[in-house]
Amino acid sequence: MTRSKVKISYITKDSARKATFRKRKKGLLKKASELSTLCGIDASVIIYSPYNTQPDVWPSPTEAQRVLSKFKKMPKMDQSVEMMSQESLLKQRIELANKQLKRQCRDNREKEITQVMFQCLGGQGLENLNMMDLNDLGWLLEQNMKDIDRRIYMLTKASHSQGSVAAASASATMATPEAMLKSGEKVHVESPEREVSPETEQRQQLIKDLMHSPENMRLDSVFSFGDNNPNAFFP
Amino acid sequence: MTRSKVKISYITKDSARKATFRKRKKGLLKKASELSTLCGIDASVIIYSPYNTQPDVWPSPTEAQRVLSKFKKMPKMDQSVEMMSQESLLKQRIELANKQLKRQCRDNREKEITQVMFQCLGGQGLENLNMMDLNDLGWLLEQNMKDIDRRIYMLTKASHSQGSVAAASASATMATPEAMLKSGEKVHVESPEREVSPETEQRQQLIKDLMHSPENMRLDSVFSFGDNNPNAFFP
DNA sequence: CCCTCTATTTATAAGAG
DNA sequence: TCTCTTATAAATAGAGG
Repeated sequence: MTRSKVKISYITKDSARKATFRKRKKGLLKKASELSTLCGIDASVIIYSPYNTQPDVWPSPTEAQRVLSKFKKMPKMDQSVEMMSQESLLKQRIELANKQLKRQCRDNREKEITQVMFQCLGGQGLENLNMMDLNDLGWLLEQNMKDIDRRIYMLTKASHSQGSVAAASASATMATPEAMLKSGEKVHVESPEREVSPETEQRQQLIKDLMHSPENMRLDSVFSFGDNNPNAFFP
Repeated sequence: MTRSKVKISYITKDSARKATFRKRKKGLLKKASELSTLCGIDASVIIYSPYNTQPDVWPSPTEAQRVLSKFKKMPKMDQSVEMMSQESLLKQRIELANKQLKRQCRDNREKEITQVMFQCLGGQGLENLNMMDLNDLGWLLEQNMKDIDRRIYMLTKASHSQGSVAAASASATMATPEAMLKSGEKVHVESPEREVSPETEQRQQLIKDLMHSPENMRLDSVFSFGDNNPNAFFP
């Protein structure tokens, strides 16, 4: 999780596993204690490990026993209670996973369209793109535009002696495919269920027109985007 | 822990407590699951809360039962086992607390001496300082010097067209009392049990000499510090 | 209340000694 | 191997919808 992102899977190397175990056990117990304190609740953590014959028990074996007897009593009424609990827990997990999936799809779509954008910047025409791609691409460009405007604003605000043109080119410099794909900067593409703004409709008409243009139509001529924005990527 | 550092104590406000509970519970279970996966160990977490009639049980009630029965069997041999465990846990905590105290003392000492240093820079003489303070002060100055040298080195390495003098003054600019006290930069003062280097002994002699100098002796003349370092704070 | 969005703090993996 | 340090990832408080 630091120095390098690490995959959560069994650590093969003995020493490393033990080191990680000690660190994370400490972290876990701390978290448990904080949760218990902050929210005034009963909690207990038991950890078995090959490094100790005794399990690690928090906050104390006595307390753990107390909590445990409480636990033992309750689901005893019927195993069905337990099943319910299991089921709802599973449902919860599925829900969470679905949410993560959705977000991942969104991110993927953003990356996809970003790649398309850079292909276009490389000279590829728009002919092979379908309506949805064009639409999303337009949205992405809009977002980038807004981002650049924001940065220009900040830069001009920060130093009046610097021209905004210089600022603009500085921003544009960052927009390499790698930077766009790797940087953590959010561009907020809400791909699937995005609302259709007036500008979007206008753009869709524009796109339709373009798709009937001669084949050598190039992106350059599209970039000023129908409005008179003087901050086009490539003047 | 974020936006503002928060004290670990019971959250009075109901909604905030619940929100925190949900967030942290999620985090805790994630940590537990990661630990279990990474190190291939049995672990179980049970959390009682007023927000659910059922306790939160991880990884599943069945699994928890399994782990628990394992736990129940073991300390039953004698309560003394439990007592031991309690005692050793307590010892561990005390040890940790002592360590933290030591570090805190060290940090405090560093801040203290840093303040003294800036008082001196403000024109206060060295007359009121005892041997230990002078010694630590010398050490601090040495560290700062090294730090500045390091930065000059890095800066001159980074851009050959820039003069090292400019770089030096840039470093010196940072050395306001606030910056020194608040910045996270480590200066590594090992106050109490520091080893005595030859330079230190030399300085101690120097200090002794200074303490017998006329009262209007000022810090300025001490700053080049016995060696011929051309990078004195105030030339 | 519950989500989402960041600024910030905390946890921790990898190095260094 | 253990500890301490440091750079980076992860958790999360507080603010907004």
